[in-house]
Amino acid sequence: MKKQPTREKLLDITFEEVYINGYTATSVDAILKKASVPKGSMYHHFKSKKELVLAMVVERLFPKMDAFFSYEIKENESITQSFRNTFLVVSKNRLLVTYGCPLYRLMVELSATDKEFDAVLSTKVNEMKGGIKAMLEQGISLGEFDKSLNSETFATYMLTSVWGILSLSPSLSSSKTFLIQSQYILDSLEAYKLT
Amino acid sequence: MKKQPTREKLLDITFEEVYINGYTATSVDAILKKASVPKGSMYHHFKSKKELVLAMVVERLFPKMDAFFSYEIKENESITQSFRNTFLVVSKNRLLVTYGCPLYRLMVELSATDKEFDAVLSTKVNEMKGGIKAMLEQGISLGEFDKSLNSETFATYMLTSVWGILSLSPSLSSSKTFLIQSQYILDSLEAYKLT
DNA sequence: ATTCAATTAGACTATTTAGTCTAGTGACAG
DNA sequence: CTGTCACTAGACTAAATAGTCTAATTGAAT
Repeated sequence: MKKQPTREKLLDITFEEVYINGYTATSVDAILKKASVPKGSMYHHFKSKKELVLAMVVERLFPKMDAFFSYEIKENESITQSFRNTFLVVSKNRLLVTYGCPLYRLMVELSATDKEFDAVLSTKVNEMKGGIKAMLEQGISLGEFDKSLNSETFATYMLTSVWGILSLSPSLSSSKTFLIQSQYILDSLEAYKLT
Repeated sequence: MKKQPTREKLLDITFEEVYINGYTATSVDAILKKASVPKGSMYHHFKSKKELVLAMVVERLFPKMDAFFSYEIKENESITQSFRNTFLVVSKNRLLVTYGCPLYRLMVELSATDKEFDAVLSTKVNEMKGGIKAMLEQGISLGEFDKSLNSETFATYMLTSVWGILSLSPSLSSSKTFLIQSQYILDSLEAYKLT
C-alpha cells in the first residue's frame, strides 16, 4: 500500500470531519490527529483552516457532487426516467441518506455569515441547477414537457427540495422515505407532461 | 419602558444569535455582550450554554414555528387554498426567506452529532408533520383528495421540501422564488385531487 | 428598618483554539 | 558525496472559549 501524499490525506480527512461535524465544530487539531499529520506539514500546504476547507470543497466536495447527482440521459430513456434513475442512485447512497447533502449542509452553516464560502458554494449550486435546467429544456424540445414549464425555477425547485428531504435529521431519514418523497417531486412534473 | 427580566432577554438574544450564526459559532460571551448581562446572571439562570440554547429552542423557537406555519383552515376554504395561504404568509416573512427555517438550520447543524438536540428538535418536526397530515386527512374525508394520497409521507415531503427551498443561501433566495417553488409543491398535490 | 434569599457583577481559571517558529529530515540533482 | 530545498516535526504563543467563584446588591417580606 503506497503512502498517500500529505496534502491529499488532509483533504480526505477534512471532508469526512466537516461533513459530519460542520466547519466551526471541526478543529484543525482533530483533523491532524485523525490524519496523523503534524501541524507544520498542514500549514506548509495550506495557509489557514479556511484555505484547507475551501480547497477540500473544490477538490473533494465538488467532484463528489458530480458523482452523486448525474445529469446523464441514457439512450431511449425519457427525461422523467432519467430523474427517477438519479433518485434511485441517491437513495442507495448510505451517507447521503443519513447525513444529507454535504454541499447543502455547508451552505446552511456558512452562507449567511461568510461571503467567501457563499460565493464558492453558490457557483456549484448554479452549475447543478444549470445541469437540471438543460435536461428539462431537452425534455421540452423533445416534446416530453409542455413549453409552459419554467426550466429555471423548476430546476431550482428540484434541487432544493431534494436537499431539504435528504438533510433532515438522521433519526428521521431513510432510503425508503427518500424514494417516496422524491416521487412526489416527479408528480409535480406531471402537470407539464405532454405524452 | 419596563425592564425585561434577565432570563427572557437572554432567550431573545440567544435566538437571534443562534439563528444567524449557528450553535457552535455563537459564543456565550457574544450573547452576554449583546444582551448586556453579566456572566454570573446567565449561569445563575442556566447551568450551561447547552441548557440556555435548549431553553431557547423550547421557549422561543418552537412558538415562532407555530406562528410561522399555521394549520388553520378558514370557513369555506379548500385545504389546497389553506396551504397556498400559508405559503403566502411565509413568503412575506423577510427573516424566513433570507435565512431559512431556524428549526431546520439547527437540525442540520446538530442532529447528526448531538442526540439531545436531535430528540428535542425531532419532536417539533413530528408535531408539525402531524399538523399537515391532519389537514391532508381532512381533505381526503371532505372529498378534496383521493384516498390513495398517503398523508404521512406527503406531509413529510411538504415540510422538508419547503425547508429545503427556504434554507438555500441568502444570496440565492427571494420571496418571489419561494412563492414559485412552493407552487410546484402544490402541483404535486394535483395528482391526488378529485374535485 | 431589618433580614434574607435571589440575583448581579465581573475577575479569574483551565482548556481549547488557530496559527507561528525554528530545527531537523530526506530525497534528489550535480 | 554534498548541497539544496521541499517537507516534517512538534513545542510554543496569543486569543478565545465555557465555566467557576466570591462578594456586592437588590427587592420583598416581616
